[in-house]
Amino acid sequence: MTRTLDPERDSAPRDERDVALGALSDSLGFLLRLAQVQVFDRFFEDLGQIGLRPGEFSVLWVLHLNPGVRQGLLAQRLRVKRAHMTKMIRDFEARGLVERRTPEHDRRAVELLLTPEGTAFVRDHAEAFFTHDIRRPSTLTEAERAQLFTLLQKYVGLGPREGR
Amino acid sequence: MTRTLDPERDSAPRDERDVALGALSDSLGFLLRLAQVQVFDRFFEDLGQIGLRPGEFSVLWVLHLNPGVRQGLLAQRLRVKRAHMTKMIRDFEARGLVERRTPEHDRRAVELLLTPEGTAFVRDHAEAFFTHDIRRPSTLTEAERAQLFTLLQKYVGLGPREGR
DNA sequence: CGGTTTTTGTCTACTGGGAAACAAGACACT
DNA sequence: AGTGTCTTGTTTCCCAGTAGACAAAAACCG
Repeated sequence: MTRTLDPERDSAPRDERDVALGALSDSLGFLLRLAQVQVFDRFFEDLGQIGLRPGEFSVLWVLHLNPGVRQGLLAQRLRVKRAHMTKMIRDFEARGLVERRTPEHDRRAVELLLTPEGTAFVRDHAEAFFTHDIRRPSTLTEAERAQLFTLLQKYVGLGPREGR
Repeated sequence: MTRTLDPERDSAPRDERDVALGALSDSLGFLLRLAQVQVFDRFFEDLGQIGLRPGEFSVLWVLHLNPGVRQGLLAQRLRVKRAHMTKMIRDFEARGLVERRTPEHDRRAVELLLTPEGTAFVRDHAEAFFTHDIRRPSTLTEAERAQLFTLLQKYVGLGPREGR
């Protein structure tokens, strides 16, 4: 596992694929970033016309599955900061997609519910959201794709039936 | 491959892992985001004390491997916008790590070189940068880790010897 | 009860990064 | 030569997301 500092080249590269990456090709963070940029680009190619952002739809989706969830809990699960969740939720509220409710037993908290409009929005776009990347021709075979999913889920601790 | 709209639950979740994600667990974009957040957190836990950001070091590293590369080409390869690359490079220049040079044959372009300080910086931090996540105890076995790398590389088009 | 600590959401200020417009140079084509 | 078109880096403006301080409410604890 010797990781050499490759010696510098002499001629400056002229084409993108001539730019050597060296050990960066084996950096998990770098690979994840490239993959995410690619997914992002494809997402907007396919679904850009709808006013639909991946993060926003994810929130609505989880809200649909967990009516009455507290705002902070949602942020925690989706790995966004509470401050940012506040912005998103207030925006949703202004657009009439989400209702905020303060429970009596804890008047600090805010419980969230989809409005009928929010529910309709999720219903109308869920199919496109969840299948757009599957319908895409990929460099991966179906088996490889499934394998990638399994590995990522395990890496982030979303195993088949394990909470944490 | 029926993807059902799971019916709503009745009781609001009280704990993070009670928040159902449904089909989101099978969304590539979502998984990549979770993974990247995790890598990011670990990175700063390990290397935060050094003034070292993943993106910035990547630039210096690639510069080390490709002296004289044009600025735009670098941006293209690392999938960042040219505008952003401009900011980073000017910052590096101000910190004395990178030298900008305008070639005579094309006076629009900017060719980049590491200064001796920049070279030293890369030399001093490369080891830590490239091995920090490997030394981390992971939920993945070594074989799974290797498999994940291979799949990600193939997905983003960084195959063993294929340019594009 | 009263005082301290913790939780929950919000606010303000800041940063990383993108979009779009721009200037200067190179190129192409008469 | 001239005149458009393309490329390269830069500038300006904007937005998503974060950090940190904050207020209100709850929980804890004497």
